[in-house]
Amino acid sequence: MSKPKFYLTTAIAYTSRIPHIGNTYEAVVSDAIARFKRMTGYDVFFLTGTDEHGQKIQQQAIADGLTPKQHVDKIAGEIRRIWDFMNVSYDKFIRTTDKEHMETVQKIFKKLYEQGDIYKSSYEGWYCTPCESFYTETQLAEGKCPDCGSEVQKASEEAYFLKLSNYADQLVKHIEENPNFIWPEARKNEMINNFIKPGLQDLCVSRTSFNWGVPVSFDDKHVVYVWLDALSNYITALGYNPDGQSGELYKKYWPADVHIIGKDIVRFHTIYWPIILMALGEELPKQVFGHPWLLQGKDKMSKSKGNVIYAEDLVNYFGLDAVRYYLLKEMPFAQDGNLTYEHMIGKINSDLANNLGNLVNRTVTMVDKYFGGIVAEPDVKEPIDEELINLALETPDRVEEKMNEYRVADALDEVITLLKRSNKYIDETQPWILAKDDAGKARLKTVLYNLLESIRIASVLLLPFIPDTAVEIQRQINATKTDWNSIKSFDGIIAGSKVNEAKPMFARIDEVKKLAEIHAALELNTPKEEPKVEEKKEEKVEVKPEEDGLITIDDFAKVQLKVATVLECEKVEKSDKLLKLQLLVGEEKRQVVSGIAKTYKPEDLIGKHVILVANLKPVKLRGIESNGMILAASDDETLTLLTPMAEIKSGTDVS
RNA sequence: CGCGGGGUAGAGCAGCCAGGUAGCUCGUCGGGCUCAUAACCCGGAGGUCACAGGUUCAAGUCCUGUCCCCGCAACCA
Repeated sequence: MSKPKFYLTTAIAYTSRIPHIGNTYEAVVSDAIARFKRMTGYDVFFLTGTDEHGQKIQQQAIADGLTPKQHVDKIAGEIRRIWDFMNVSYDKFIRTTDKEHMETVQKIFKKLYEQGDIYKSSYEGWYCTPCESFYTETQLAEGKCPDCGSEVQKASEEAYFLKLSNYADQLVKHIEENPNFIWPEARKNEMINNFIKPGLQDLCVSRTSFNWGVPVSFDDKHVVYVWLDALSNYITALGYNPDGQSGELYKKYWPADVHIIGKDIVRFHTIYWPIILMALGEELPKQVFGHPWLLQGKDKMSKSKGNVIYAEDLVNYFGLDAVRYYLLKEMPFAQDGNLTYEHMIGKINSDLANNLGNLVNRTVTMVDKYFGGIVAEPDVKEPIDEELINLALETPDRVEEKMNEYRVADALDEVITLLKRSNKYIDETQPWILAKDDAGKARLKTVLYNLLESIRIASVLLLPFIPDTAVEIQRQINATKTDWNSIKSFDGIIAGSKVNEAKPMFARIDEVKKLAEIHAALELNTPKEEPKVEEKKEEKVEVKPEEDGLITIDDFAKVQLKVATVLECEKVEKSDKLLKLQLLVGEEKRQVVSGIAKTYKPEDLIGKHVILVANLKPVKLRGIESNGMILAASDDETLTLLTPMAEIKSGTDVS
C-alpha cells in the first residue's frame, strides 16, 4: 500500500551569521510537523538548508580574510550541526552552492529568458565609484553613498528582470480560489492589498555589481540575484529539470505541501515564487505558512541589549527536550512569542516536571511498589474510568486536528490536558488506599493499567515534539506498542510485562539558582557575536573576548575615552530616538548621533560635559554620520548620560 | 490621512466572523491528600472586556468615532 506523500520545507538560512534561537525555532517547528506527518502515515520529505550567495557574504568573507566559499562552508556546517543537535530530522540539507542547484538555476534562468519572461533592461540608480556599488534613491544617505559617504552619480546598470505582470491575474485568481494557500489567512489580504493591487513591479533577477552567485550562463557579467536563486532550492533539491527530465523525487514529491517560513518573507513566497513556477509551467505549492517571530521578552534580540539567545546555550541550561518543548508550546500561532528565562523555567517546572514527569514517576513507582513492577490485567472497573479512557482515546484526533492547521502549541496543549486528567484520576481513585486490602487490590490493577495506558498514549503523541523524552517514557513503562494505530484503542500495554525503574526525567528548577547561573554565564560571554535576524542587515566586527571573559588593561586601552563638551544639539528629523550633537573634544569638533532623544531635550544638553568613545569606527545613523558614541547607562525605565563630577577641560582622557 | 497587528484578572492568552452565564494556563491565597520530583487534587480571591457614543429585549462580540501600544516602511548604543 502506498502512503500519501508530504513535502515540507523551511526557509533556507542565510549564511552570514550563526543562527540564534529565533532562527532555530523554524527548524524545530518544521521538524515537529515532519515527525507528526511521518507518524500518521505520510511518506514525508523534509527539506532545509542554507542560502549562501550574495554581496553581503562576499564582503564579509573578505573582511574575515576568507574566500566566500570558505566562509559559507564554515557557517553552513555550523548551521547543519545546530539543526542536528536540535534533533531536526530533515531528509535533505540543500546548499545553494551545491553544483546541482547552481546548474538547475542556470537552466531555469535560461528557459525563462528564452520564453520571454525574463528580459534584459537596465535600472536607474545612483553609482558610487569607490565602492563600485549601486544604490536606490532611498538607500542614499543625505544624497551620498551610505557606505563611504562619497558623491554618487546617476547611472544605469544593466540587469535582467522577471516580468511579473504577465501572471498577476492568474496569481490573484489562485490566491482567491485557494483560501488556504496563504496561511494564516490574515496574511492573504496583506499580500493582495499591499502588493498585488497597487500593481507588481517587475523583479530584478540579476546583478553585475558582485560575482558571488550563480552566473547567468549566457551572459557572464551577471549573476542570478537572490530570490530566483534561493527560492528555486525547493525544486532543485528534488532534481527538478526545466528541460522536462526531472528526477524521481521531483515527480513524487512536488508540489510542496507546505513551505514554512518567517512572516517577513511571506511576500516572496506568495508572489514571486508562484509566478516563477507559473512561468515554468509547474504546479504551485499547496500552502505557505508564515510563522511569527520569537522575541526576547518584549524586545527583538540585539547585541546592544545583550539579549541574544542561542539554542545551544539554552540546551546547556535546560536540556534539549525542555528547549524544544518551550519553543513549540509557547509560540502562539499568529502572534510573536516571547522568550524569557523566568517564563521558561516556569513552563518547564509546571508542564514537564510537575505534570508529565511526576505523573510518570508516581505511576511507575506505584506499579513497582504494589505489584513488584508487574503490570496486572485490569480487573474491577468503575464508571469513573470511562472519563479518562474516553479522553485518552479522543486526544489523538484532537492533536491531529490542531496539527493539520499547524497549531502546534494547541496540539501540545491537548496532550497536557490528558496528563492533567491522569493526575486527577489518581486523586479520584486513591491507589494508596486501594493497596491496603485484597478487594482494593483488584480495583488497583485496573487503576494502574489505565494510568499506564494513558501515559503510553501521551508518550506516542509526544514523539514528534520531544522525541527523546517520549522514548524514555516508553522505556520506563515498558511500552512496546508505540505507533499511531496503537493509540486508537486502549489496550496497548501488555499485562504481565514489567516496568523499568522510575527515573525523574525533568528535575524541578530552582528559579533563583538557575537565573544566577545563567547571569554568571552571560557575564562571561557578553560580547558574543551578533547573529542577524533573518534579514540580511548590517554587519559589525567584534573584538573577541578572552576565554574567561576578562580583558587586560591593554585591551581596555584600545578604547579611547575623552571628555567632550556639547556645543550644539538638535533632533534628527523623523526620528524618535536620535539626537545629532556637535561636540568639542580638545581642539577638535565632532559630530555624534546618539539615541537619547526620549530622555534629553536638545537644549538641556548644550554646554554639558559628556564622555565620548573617541576611536569608534564612524557609522551612519539615519544617513547622518556619527563619529563616536557618548556613554550612557540605561535600564528599562531610565536612561542617563555619564558626566564628570567636577568641571574639567574638554578633551581630557578618561582612563 | 503610509501599511499591518493589538488593548479581556498580577503575567501570558482564548472568546469577536455566525450577539445570549467572561474562560484557559501560570502565579497568588486557603484547604485536602501522602503514591510521587514540597510534586498532585479541590476551592477562593482577583476583570468598568482601552474610552465614548450608537443598534438591540440583550454588546467583550455588530456600527461610528477617539485614545494608547507594537511591528514594518525608516533610525538599536
